[in-house]
Amino acid sequence: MPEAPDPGIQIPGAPESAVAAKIEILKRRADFLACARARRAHASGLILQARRREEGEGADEEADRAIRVGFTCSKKVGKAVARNRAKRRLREVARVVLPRAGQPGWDYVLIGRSEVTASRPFASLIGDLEAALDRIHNGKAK
RNA sequence: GCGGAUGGCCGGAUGGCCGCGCCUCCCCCGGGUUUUCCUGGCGGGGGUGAGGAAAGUCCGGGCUCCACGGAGGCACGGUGCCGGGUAACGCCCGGCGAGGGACGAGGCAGGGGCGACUCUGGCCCGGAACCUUAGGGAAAGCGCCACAGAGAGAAGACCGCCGGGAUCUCCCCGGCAAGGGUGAAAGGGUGGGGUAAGAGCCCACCGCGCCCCCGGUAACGGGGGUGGCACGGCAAGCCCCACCGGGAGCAAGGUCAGAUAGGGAUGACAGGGCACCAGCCCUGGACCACCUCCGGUCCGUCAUCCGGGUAGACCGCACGAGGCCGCGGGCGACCGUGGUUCCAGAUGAAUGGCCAUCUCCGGCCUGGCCUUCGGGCGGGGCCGGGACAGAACCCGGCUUACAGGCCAUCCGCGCUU
Repeated sequence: MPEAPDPGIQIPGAPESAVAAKIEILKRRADFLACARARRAHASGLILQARRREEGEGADEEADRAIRVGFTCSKKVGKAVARNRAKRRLREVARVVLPRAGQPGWDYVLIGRSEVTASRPFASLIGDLEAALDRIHNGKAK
């Protein structure tokens, strides 16, 4: 039975959206600051900040449609090893969830939380991100 | 085999699906372009990808820019037995000295025995493997030596011991540094002679100072002579001596791109006097750590060119005191030589997510063998765990953190041939 994939974990690489939006990594400080001023949702394993970009902010139409994501783990998370580990898990979660649950034209920032992000079971972390996205887009996140 | 000490090494393994950074190759679509070529993007193949400490940023270098002028003085900081290694070091290696050491039947003391003798590790002395050591100078100087104690540094009579006196247990005068007591330390130690009692007062041995000889490159060690007990400890208190030391760091520094000048570079011209040209002379302030002497730079006006803040991109940026395997030299650190190899280059920062099997450790359950009944040995199942920790320009060290394991040498005990 090795060819049967675990149904609990979504295998990425085959996004369900008809036209896949490109996923880019945020690197500029200004983008992070803009995102921090926009919407925010808390979950047990992470904090999500999200912002819809202005029309024409990107270079062309394709760039406008892209989903962009950044990751933040401050010193509060721990020493270098702990921060790196938390950031990698956040990256993996974003890679699994965003292609099907993220919205084109939005910037997201995932923030690691002390202790929890590195140790929480991976499936729960996925649930956390999905719930947070749902609250940002459909609910009343502050 | 067990325990201990020291030194060195390793830092879970294999596989599956999906994913990441860098290098390289191929296909396709673009841009620059006459082409070679350069460059952007989708996809695919191959290669490669954290540590012994990558950590703390404590020393030493390479590299980069700045200051770069010379001489002397005064500071400031660091190092400190000797020899060697090294690019260098406060590091490493080998010695030396000092201290610690299981133990001992040399001396003392105490105990036992009629005695020959014997017991005790309390003091001195010697001392295995091994361990520790910021270890120059204390007869240049200043300072300090708490508490306790009579007295702590050119000594000192509290208890004592001895002599004499007396109103004779109790007091007074004098001598004594051997004994007790205090202390980290009491002005050499042990034994004998000596004495009223004592004392390097005298003698032997040990220690110490000085001189000579021998060994050693040296630190130092050994021997002989001699002196007379003087010269206590602290330099991690000041200090003295010898040696070393410019500052900042890859966000160094450089190239390119870019909307607005108060910045920089280059060139030309200062003011006054000698009547004029040429030439000569005179003039203030600031800086080059401080002081002295010599020396240098800048401060005004005009023209031309460049460009800061903003961490944008690229270079620096990975072939190096490099790794591995021999051979030769050396006790060793290490050196010489031959071959072989290319081994991370991120920059909101790449090596991850999930899973399986095995392995190691811990706990519980189960049943087997041996047993000196304390336990030991090898099975099976379940659960949990696998440390410390993430390159950021690069090397050499030090320090600190660390689950578990392996190897070598030495010491002690036990068993066996």
